[in-house]
Amino acid sequence: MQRILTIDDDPSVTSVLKRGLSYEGFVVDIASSGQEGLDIARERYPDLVILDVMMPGMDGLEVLRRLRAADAQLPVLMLTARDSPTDQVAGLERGADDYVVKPFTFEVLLARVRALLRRHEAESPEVLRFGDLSLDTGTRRAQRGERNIDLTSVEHDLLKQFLEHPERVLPKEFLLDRVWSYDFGGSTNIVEVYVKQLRQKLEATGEPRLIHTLRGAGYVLREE
Amino acid sequence: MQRILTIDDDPSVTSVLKRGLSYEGFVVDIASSGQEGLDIARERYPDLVILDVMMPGMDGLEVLRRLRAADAQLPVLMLTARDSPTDQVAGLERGADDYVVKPFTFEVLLARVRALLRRHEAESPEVLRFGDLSLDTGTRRAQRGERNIDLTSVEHDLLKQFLEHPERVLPKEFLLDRVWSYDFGGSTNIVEVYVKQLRQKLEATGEPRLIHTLRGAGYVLREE
DNA sequence: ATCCTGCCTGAGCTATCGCTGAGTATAAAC
DNA sequence: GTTTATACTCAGCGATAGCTCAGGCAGGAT
Repeated sequence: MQRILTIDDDPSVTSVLKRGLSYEGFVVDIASSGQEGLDIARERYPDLVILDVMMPGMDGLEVLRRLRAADAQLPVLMLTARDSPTDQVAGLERGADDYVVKPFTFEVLLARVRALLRRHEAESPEVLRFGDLSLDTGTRRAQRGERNIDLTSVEHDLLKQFLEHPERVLPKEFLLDRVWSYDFGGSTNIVEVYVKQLRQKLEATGEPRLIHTLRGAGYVLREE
Repeated sequence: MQRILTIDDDPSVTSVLKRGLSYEGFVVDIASSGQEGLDIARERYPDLVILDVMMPGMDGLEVLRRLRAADAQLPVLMLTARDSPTDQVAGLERGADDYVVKPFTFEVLLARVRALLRRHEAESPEVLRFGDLSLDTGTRRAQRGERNIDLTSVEHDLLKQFLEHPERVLPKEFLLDRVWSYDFGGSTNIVEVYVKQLRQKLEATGEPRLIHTLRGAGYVLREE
């Protein structure tokens, strides 16, 4: 389940995107200004951003710059109302991965979105690392030092979240949202249960703890 | 819980704001003149100020200037009765972050307030510093020199107050108000207890004291 | 059909945190 | 130097966040 953030001040655009992309199985967040977009991006970690160039207040190119400052890998698809090549070039040069000229058909946009995500998928590393811990997302096998660790799929997904956000506080709700689905009914106890299991596997031969509890806040992946 | 100070000589405006914003969960202070506004701001450190341009006595622009002199970061939302662009421009140029033209609907005002606070939030740094002390507000971990210090959430909130107001005298009532809620029943002893704990953690390996007692006045964060 | 593995739930347990209250120390005032 | 107000300290208690365990259920393998 992949997350897309759309940033556009025009509600007629965002509502279409929201409906269409949701129908295609994406989780869609809406921001109606550049600032709001940055805020949402910071706490939701979308897999892809659709960004309008022309907006009142902070303009698209500035938003793009800041998004990239936070995460250089994040795929960004620019929407440009003017088909003036200068703009498109400016956007692409500043780091947009692709652009679509308004007005566009949803089909075209969807194709670009899929292409970008595929490309990003292909480019993103199979193996995540932190300290002496590594996780091969292809084979779902983790390694602590030289020791191999088999993970179940939930364990894998959970550990992947930690490795994708090292040194960051991940609230239980965040993990629940990511690893289980966003409408998961149960309590956060399940997170605790799986964190315990993960710790057990990661520390089976007495290695130091990597997943730490921050009471009242969540968990963090960090050394010592 | 965020604090808003509204400065306006018109009671019909302030009463609406007070009621509406309180309902939205903000703590609202009211000042009916520029001078009173400055006084309250100095001792309450609001998170945002709503400021009328047209007031008898000290006018809004002057108040703005003085507010900014004390805290250049403080978000200020101007209320202007005339929609004359000159005024708005003058206000914004002198440092107001946004303005709303009277008459306004509460909805619009609320949206602006939220936007400003979010923006300010996003801009405020994750890591606060003072001397050899730093505090990561994300992970709630402090550092004294190279030494890491884990803090509980109350300890963190308390230390954050000191780091946000360095070299300033913070009365116990102020800290009580900020760290515990404004309607906290107990005595100020709790502040003493937590100051002690903080000192213990911050000076565990013999570092010089940073939080000093000013008998009868409060505590200060300062070196020496 | 049965066994096994993995996912999830619920209940009880534990440790930590936040707070209180009483007693002690210290500084200021007289 | 004594008194008084203010601040500090410490032990302990209650609440609760987080941990742990046992068990039920479902789906796939044997």
